[in-house]
Amino acid sequence: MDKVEIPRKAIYRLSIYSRCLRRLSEKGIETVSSSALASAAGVKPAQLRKDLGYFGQFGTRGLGYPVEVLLTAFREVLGRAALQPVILVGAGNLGRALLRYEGFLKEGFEVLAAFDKSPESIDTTRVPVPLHSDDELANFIKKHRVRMAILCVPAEFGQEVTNTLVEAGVQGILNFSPTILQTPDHVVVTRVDLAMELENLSFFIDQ
Amino acid sequence: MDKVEIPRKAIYRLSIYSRCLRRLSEKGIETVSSSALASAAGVKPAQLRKDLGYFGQFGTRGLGYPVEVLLTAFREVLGRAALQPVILVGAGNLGRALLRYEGFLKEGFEVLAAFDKSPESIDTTRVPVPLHSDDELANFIKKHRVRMAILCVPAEFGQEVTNTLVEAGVQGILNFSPTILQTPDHVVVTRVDLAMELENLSFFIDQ
DNA sequence: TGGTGTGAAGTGGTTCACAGCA
DNA sequence: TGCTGTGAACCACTTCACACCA
Repeated sequence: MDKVEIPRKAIYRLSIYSRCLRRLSEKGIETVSSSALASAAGVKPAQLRKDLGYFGQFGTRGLGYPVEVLLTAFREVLGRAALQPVILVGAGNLGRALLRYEGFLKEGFEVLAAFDKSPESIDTTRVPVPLHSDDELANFIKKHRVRMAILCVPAEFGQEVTNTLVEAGVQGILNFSPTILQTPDHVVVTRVDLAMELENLSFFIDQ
Repeated sequence: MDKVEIPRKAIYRLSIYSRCLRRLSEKGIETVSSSALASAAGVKPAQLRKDLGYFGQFGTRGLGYPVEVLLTAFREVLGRAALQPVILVGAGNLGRALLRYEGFLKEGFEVLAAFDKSPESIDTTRVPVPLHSDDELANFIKKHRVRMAILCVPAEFGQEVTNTLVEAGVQGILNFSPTILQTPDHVVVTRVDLAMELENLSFFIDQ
């Protein structure tokens, strides 16, 4: 019955809704209409309703959605997130920054460890996780059953490190290296290319 | 004649192609086929050809595309990027990291200055740009005709700061604050939400 | 022959519009 | 009455398939 494939983008938006709901919940708001939540999330009301429809029926006609019920349902869907151990590879400027970034923690993620080609030459002040050598990567992943990795190595090492990660069992990679990774189908890669985002933005600027 | 609207995604991919081409160029490769370039960029050959088609005819049938010609053409389209002055607002962990990140420079961007609510309390070691108070934001933007900004303030200040930016003339915002910004239509916002990317990835992990 | 350029067909996702229920 | 739930219409982008040309 349930075999309507859920669009990736809908799943992606779930995280946005989730965050908006948390804010509503903090304010003590108990019910929210599709139009209110949609505008907070920056989408159209119909889109929101359709997205929710993929996961069940949560609303009351004429009233709206109960905030807590939605939150619980979303946690069910995205909930495994918090449980996933994550590692970070490449402790350069960007890598170290991400390690220090409280944003991950705030959303319930814990970075277990970081890896670098030459860990001894790295300034680890205020880096709150152990830093190992790349050599230990495969063993660590297998031992701790790591399935997700944040990749911040220079572009030229991206593919090589990725092969190691995938080989050892990683299934999801958040790739900050400015390169396109070749991976098997069962591995999901999300690319975040900061310079490219800027370059792209500039296209839309007048004059 | 030329009034076929170019899809946003096509423009976005231009940056990817551009980077792949630069790498080919460095290797001294002079011509490339659509299938070779496409696979390097992680897209289908037909997609690449269609994308190029939006901007002109660059290829030779039976041969492929001249690398340098494509590069020049792309620079024409995306070229203004390098000339755009950029500022960064919010010098927390993430903000400072981005300031130190060489990736922007490498792609030709120069961050003019950074701003923070309380600049005096911030560790500016190895931050290579002047750090000002938020109070000076509007004046600075107007004076230097800044059109692009990188936003790294905490979520709760995102909208407030954005209003200031837009009011002062900013037209493109790269938003790292985990919040949805309301902006007029002429302002383009690209959101990069690191925790959300992780959360989303975890959805696709087995077991 | 080999690879581009492109109309036409296909696909996935968004938006509409309205039936249905508190 | 007000707002959800959802099939149907729509739209944007992707992929196909083949004419065309060095």
